[in-house]
Amino acid sequence: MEWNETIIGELKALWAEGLSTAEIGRRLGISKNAVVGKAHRLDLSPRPSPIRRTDRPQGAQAPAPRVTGPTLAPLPSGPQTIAAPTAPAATTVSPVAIKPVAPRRLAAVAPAAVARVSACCWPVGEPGKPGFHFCDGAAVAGKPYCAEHAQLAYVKIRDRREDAA
DNA sequence: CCCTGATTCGC
DNA sequence: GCGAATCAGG
Repeated sequence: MEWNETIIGELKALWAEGLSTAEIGRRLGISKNAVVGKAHRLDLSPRPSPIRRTDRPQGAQAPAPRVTGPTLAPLPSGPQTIAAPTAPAATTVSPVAIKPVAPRRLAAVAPAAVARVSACCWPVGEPGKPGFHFCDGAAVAGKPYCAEHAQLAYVKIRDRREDAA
């Protein structure tokens, strides 16, 4: 697996969009283990794990009893709360992130652009092709897009169906 | 059984 | 560094 900057950017983008590891793996054509492993290595967001490792049958070393500090960091309303890969409630809004051509951020642009959560990450152009860039406008609070692109990204289901069909 | 993410460990 | 195998919970 070639983890060049582009694909790492894709991984980060999809990861940030709240997709499951398996889903990311499917989209990138790799296994979910690869996704998880790389994400872990990249120190990506420790997403809410469905499990809680109680015991270590393998190593069997009891790790230092972590002093359960109130390290609970409730993520602010980020993209991951709205970009569910599965079908959202019909009456609410739905990000087009579930569409085949999902707006996504690619780290190929610049680290700064990715780091700045407040910048609109609406893709302009074809990823990988010259001239491709992100809107980079001021993003709406809690959303990865600027007001203009947020309108495109978050459309009502009933409005979208004609468009999508 | 399907899904999920985390960790381990041979490579 | 990589990721399959494995663990573990829903």
